[in-house]
Amino acid sequence: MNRSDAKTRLTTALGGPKLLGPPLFSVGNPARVHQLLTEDERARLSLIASVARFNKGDMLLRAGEPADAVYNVITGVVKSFAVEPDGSKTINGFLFTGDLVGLSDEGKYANSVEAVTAVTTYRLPVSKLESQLRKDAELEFHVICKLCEELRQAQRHAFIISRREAAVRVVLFLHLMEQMQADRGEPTNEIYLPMDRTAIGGFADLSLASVSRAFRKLTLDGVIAVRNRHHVVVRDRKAFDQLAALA
Amino acid sequence: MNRSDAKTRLTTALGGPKLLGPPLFSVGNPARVHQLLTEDERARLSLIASVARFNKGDMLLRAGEPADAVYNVITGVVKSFAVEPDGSKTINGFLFTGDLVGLSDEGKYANSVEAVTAVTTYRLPVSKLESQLRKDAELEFHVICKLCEELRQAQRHAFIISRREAAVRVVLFLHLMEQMQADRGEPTNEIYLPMDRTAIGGFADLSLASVSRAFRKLTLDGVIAVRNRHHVVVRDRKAFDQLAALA
DNA sequence: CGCTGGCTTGATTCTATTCAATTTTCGTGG
DNA sequence: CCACGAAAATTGAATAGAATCAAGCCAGCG
Repeated sequence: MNRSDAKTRLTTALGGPKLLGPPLFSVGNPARVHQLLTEDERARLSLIASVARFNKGDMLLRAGEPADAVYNVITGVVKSFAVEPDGSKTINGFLFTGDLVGLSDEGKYANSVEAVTAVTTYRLPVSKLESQLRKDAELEFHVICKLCEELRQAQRHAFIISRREAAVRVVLFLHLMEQMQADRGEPTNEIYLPMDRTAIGGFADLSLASVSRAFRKLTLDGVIAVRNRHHVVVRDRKAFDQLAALA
Repeated sequence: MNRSDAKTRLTTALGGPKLLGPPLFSVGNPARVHQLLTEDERARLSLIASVARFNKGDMLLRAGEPADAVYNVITGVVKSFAVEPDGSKTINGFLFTGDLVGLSDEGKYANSVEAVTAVTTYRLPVSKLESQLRKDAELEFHVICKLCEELRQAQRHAFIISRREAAVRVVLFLHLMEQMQADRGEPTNEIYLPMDRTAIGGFADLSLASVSRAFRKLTLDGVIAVRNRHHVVVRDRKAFDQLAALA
């Protein structure tokens, strides 16, 4: 349950840390996202990284605790959230393969992070990471690319929760999940939703009831089909895009 | 009106670009924000920077255009926004002295930026900045600090617009403005609001009418006093903090 | 087979939006 | 310095949509 239980060190090489994201300056590449790090950089980061595993529901880290490590997700999904004074959770985002977890604010974690599924990560101690970064401008540049990407994600999140209708927010959420899935190179005939409805509500800023109603409405309108709680298919792409105001 | 009209090159030294923000790793400093760049770094950046001035209402840059320069605000205030398909503007944030403007996404600006007041900036061509960054790990590290700060701001924004009551959103907005003012070292007996009510609504995701009603309610409740459209005083700090759920 | 947690559904309430009519403010030119 | 016109802000009435509360349902699991 706690960090030291969940973490196991592996000596096998998995290729090293990965950062997936769009490059900052290049334009018009075929694929939207790339591996931002070179083989060499990944190898160097491997030297300071250990592999940490977490079970579904485990906390990777808690907001306010000393930020002694950042995590690079290898497999699985985590959610980043803040616990409000009133006890409710605001979910900032879901993080997948190639994402970076554990940004700090004055030495303390800014958000709490919990495993949505079983998760494997690279654990990078900040002290070692910092010294690595300070002497490697190229590596840092790639980290900057990743941060810009996260910043855009945060703005996108703000955009989603600023829509008024629940169904629209859910469509935008589904669209985001679908796109991230495509970016990871996974098939997109079906949208995979590892998180539960409550977590979707936490992200889209909707009550559980509203999330449920939105799914029902979208299903009744023939926009989507829910195969089961974790798998959704877009049935009417035109209506879907229309709702998301993407077309 | 366009960029080349508004921009004027100055040979006088103003100290060079500044990045204000909290450091990433150090803890428990007296002041929350610092100048992140060393004198030396600022001097080096000055070599590739020109000074650009803009009048109130001028566009510094537009979303989707090729991102050929980033701007570092010296004086004045700008707002960063995205124009939605339906024509409405979502304001991502207001940027002040020491902030960085013009983050790009695959070589294009991610947001549009407009001057809220008269503004002076350092203009940093991305080509020169990129090569500068690639060979200066220390400088880059400081840029990373700034980006983390912006990321947290974006999350804070999402938090603000996720509140249900308009009055609470406005209080959170005022609190944010007050804190940024304090961070810049300005007096905080009064909160200065350079932007108009519509822009506040664009940021807090409220209609103009709701912003107006929220100000009226807060005034009637004795929480704040509005000296004029651009100056607000917190009259009842306890109630203010209570509304913001900060206490 | 029954339990538990996640989800669905309905009725009511609450709050922002919208639309529209005024009023205030501010910049400009006389 | 004042007057005017335009832009910004205020205010009201009606509407729409989500939250809340509460009850029931379903699936997975011992």
